[in-house]
Amino acid sequence: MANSAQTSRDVELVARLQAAGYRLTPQRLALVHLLSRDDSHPSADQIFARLRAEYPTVSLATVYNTLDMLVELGEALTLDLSEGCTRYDVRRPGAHPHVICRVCGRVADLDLDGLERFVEAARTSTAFGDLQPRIHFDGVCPTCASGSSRKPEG
Amino acid sequence: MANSAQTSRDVELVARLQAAGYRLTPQRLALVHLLSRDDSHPSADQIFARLRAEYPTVSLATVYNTLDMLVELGEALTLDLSEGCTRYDVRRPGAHPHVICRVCGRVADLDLDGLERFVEAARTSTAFGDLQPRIHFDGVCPTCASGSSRKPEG
DNA sequence: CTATATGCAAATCGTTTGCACCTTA
DNA sequence: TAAGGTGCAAACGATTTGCATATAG
Repeated sequence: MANSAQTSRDVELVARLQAAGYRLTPQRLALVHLLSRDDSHPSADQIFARLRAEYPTVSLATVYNTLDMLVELGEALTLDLSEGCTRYDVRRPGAHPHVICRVCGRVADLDLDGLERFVEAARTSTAFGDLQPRIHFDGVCPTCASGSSRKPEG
Repeated sequence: MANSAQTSRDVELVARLQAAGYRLTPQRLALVHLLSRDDSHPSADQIFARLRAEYPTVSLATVYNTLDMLVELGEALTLDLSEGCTRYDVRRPGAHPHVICRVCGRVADLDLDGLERFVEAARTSTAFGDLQPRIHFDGVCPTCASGSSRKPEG
C-alpha cells in the first residue's frame, strides 16, 4: 500500500460502486484509484496504457466497461472534443466547461462566473426541455502559444 | 431548372468556391445546392443519402471531400454532438450554440442573449488564447416530450 | 456455488486513403 | 491537355460485442 495513498474521491467512488451493487474487482479498484488522481481528462486508450503499467493483464474492454459504469452512476463526465475519441472527467462529475488546446490537446477545467445565468437564458430561449449544458472552448494553451514545440500561427 | 430555385446562400457558396479556385463540378454544385437549403444539421451519411436521390452516382468520399473543403473555407460548421458522427451546419457558418434532442437527435440553432458576455468571461478566465466557443445543450424536443414516440422519463 | 466480470478476438461503423479513370478550365 | 476531381474498395481507429474462462460475494 506504500504507493497507493487514497484521495477522498477514491474512497467516495469505491463506496458508490459497492452501494450500487457492483463487484469490487481488482481491475475496477485500480481503475478508480488511477482516475481519482488523474486530472488530465484522459481518453480510454490513455487510461488503458497507464493502467497497464501497473496492471499488465487488464483489457481495453474492461476499461470501457468500467467507464460506462461510472458514467451510468453519474460519476464520470464524457467530453467530446472533436478529437476522434471520448475523454473522461472522473474527478469533477458535475457538468462544467472546459478548454482544449487545439495544438497539443491539453484539457483544463473552466470555472466561469455567469454560467448559471447563461444556462438559464438557454432554458428560456428554447422549447426543448431538460437541458444539460455541454460547453467547451477550443484555444491554444500558454505552452503552445510560446512556441515551445510549434509555431502559434499557421 | 424548374425545381432548383436558388437561395442567396446557394449563390454565395458557389461564388466562394470559384473565388477560392475550386472547380465547379456537378457534384459540388448539387451538394452546395442541397446544403444551402437544409436546416436539419445533417450528418455526412444523411447528406450522402439525400444527394444520391437526385444524383445516383456520387460517392461518400466526395461528400466528405466537399464538406472538408467548405469547413476549410469557413463556410461550414462541424457539430460534435456525441452521437458517433459529425453533423454539419452550412447555412449559418458562424459559431453559435445548438440544442439537440437526446431522444430523436433533432438539432436546432439557439440564439442566446448574453453569449458575447459569456465568451468574454471565458477569455478572461483562462490562460489559453484564441478561444472559439463550442456550446450545445442536450435536451428533449417538444415532440418527444409530448410522448409521441416515447415516454419523457425513464 | 453462481451470478457477474474479465480478456481476447472478431465485428462494427464513421471516416480516410490510394489509385486508376474522368473532366473542368 | 494537365491539374484537379471522382468513385470505388481497401485501410483505419475508436468502440462494441460474443463467448469461454475466472472470481467476488
